[in-house]
Amino acid sequence: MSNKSVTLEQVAAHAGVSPSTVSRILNGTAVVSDDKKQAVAEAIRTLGFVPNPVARGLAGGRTLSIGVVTQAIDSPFYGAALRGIEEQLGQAGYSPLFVSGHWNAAEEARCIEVLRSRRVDGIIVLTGRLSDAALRAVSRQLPVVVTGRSLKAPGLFSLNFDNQTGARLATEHLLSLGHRRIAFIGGDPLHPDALERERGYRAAFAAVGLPVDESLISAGAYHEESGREAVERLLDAGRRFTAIFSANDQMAFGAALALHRRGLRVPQDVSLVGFDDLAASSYTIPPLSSVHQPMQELGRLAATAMLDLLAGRKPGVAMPAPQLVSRESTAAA
Amino acid sequence: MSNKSVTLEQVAAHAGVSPSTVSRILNGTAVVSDDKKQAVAEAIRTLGFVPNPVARGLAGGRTLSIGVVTQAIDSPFYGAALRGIEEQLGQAGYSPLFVSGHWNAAEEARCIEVLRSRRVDGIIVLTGRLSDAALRAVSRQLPVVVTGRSLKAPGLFSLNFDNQTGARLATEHLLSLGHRRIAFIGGDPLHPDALERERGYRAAFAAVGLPVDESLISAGAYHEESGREAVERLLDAGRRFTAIFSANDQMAFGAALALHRRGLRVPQDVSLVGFDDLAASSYTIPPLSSVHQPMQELGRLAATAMLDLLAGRKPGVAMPAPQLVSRESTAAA
DNA sequence: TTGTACGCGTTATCAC
DNA sequence: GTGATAACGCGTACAA
Repeated sequence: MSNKSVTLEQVAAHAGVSPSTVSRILNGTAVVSDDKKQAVAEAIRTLGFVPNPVARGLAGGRTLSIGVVTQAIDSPFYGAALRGIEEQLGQAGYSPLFVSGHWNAAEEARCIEVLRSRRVDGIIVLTGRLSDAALRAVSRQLPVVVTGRSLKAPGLFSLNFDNQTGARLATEHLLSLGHRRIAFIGGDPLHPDALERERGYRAAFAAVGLPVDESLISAGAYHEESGREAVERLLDAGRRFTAIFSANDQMAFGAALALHRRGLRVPQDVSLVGFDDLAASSYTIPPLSSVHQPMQELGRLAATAMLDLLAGRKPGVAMPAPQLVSRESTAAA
Repeated sequence: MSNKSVTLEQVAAHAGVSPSTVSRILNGTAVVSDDKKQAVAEAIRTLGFVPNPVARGLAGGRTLSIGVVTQAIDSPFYGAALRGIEEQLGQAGYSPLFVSGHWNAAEEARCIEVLRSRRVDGIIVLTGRLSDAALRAVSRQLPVVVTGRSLKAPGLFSLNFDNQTGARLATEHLLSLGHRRIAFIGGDPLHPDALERERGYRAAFAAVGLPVDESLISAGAYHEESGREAVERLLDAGRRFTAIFSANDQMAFGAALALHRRGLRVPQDVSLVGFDDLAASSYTIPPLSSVHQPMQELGRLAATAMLDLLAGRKPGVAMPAPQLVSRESTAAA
């Protein structure tokens, strides 16, 4: 643990070459003779040289850091994605810089300003409320990878999950168990994916030629409390249903609690399916059936795409298809 | 959204002063005449100048960023603390740089190297496995705030939660409900707090003159699966108990699932108390009684302490006392 | 293939 | 009070 850090210049002196040569070797900017390469490599080793990213940022305009706009740093949903990003970027020597937009377009815009002022090399946006236009504008100056949308633009790559198919899978699962009166707890309508999930729910009914009972659709806001309220509203209105498909797991947790409070058992009285397959969902009582959304993988893919963008390559990653994980919260009608 | 960023030099030109004066005004480094102050302020406004943290870092040795060593970026436990840190630092113009040590001393050491190479102004360590000596060494070069320990050193501030009292509260709660055969699921013994929580459990028994039944103590590792296994081990060994105190909520979730699988109801057959009071604990079935650990507050306090340290002030923050949150997982024996 | 010289945007150290 | 000037550590034209 040396106190004063070794500089590239010292390495150059030690190796008997010029600083630029060291720089070139470090960045692979040009072909360098093998013997000098050796000498520099050794100098780096013996001196314990570590490049200074700050200086690098000033000089080369690259900071080896990637801004990541998430919605809340403690979100159980995005958390896994952050982990995937961190993992993948770390391997390439990049550091993520996490900022939280709190589902607020203005705040997200501020976040992006902060990231730009910190000279990040690129920005990964996890869903968010920013307009597509705003995102495109950013992508004109920095590589951008965005999840939860399908956008096309130069310097911008988007990675979207097939929410509709996922929701359809969940609903079909319930249908195939013999359920017909299936309530739907919707997500925050400001999220495009919430709408897609509702479409999937409807599509499943349409596919078997059954009508959707609109009175069984209850709006939520993607958090636990809203799931609880949605179920209470349904119950208070005297709606009858044998199953619930919740647009995300967090609302499903709230829904389960509401059912429990009213003396309804899962899955004996009501089957329950969520969406996202959070880590916690394996340990609820009963363990929750859910549409698996591979968030950590998503994070890795987003990071990989960013690395591709940075290297001038065309990202070739794609999202895995939705999959239903059947646990113990669903049973035959 | 200007493309090319305005520099301090341009501001100086616009205001008709020297760059140094602008810098002085920005940093309050020296007294500047009011008229120049006005002129510079206006130039900054009209030009939309934003200081470049990267250049600042190179020149002044300050990057306005604070390294935060957490254990996993998606940990439901540390997540809230990260949020508190982000909040508090943001208000002061600092950005947190999160890195994950994954409960591994070597990895944490690497994290700290990364943070130092990125020239963070200070480091906040959330618990972790680093030795006290290593932490002290770091604090000789950078301000350090560490949680989950009680260390004293110049340039180092520690913020510890009273785990023993918390655990004692939980156990006393069970005792006061008439429970006598109270199983204890321990935490990862590599965490000092795990030991403290066990001591609290024992202290509660000692206080009422009751012996602890060692066969009711089952080791866990702080994650859900280990809680499940711990309970299964107890049950398989034929141990009888009417309550469980789990050293954290995550293990309590696992424990609840194990009980459920064996047909044991919470709280009718077995009362259950956790520790940490995770956000999710309000929505388990039944909602979990737990010792509230104010993680977000902890994060805010740690950040505040860091800002104090940075400003040369002696941090004056202190942790709130433990509090038991009684929900529906506990009932009279 | 390699070295020289300069610039990146800001702060610190001097003089004035 | 204020303004030159020199760093900070590295990347990169440009020259050789």
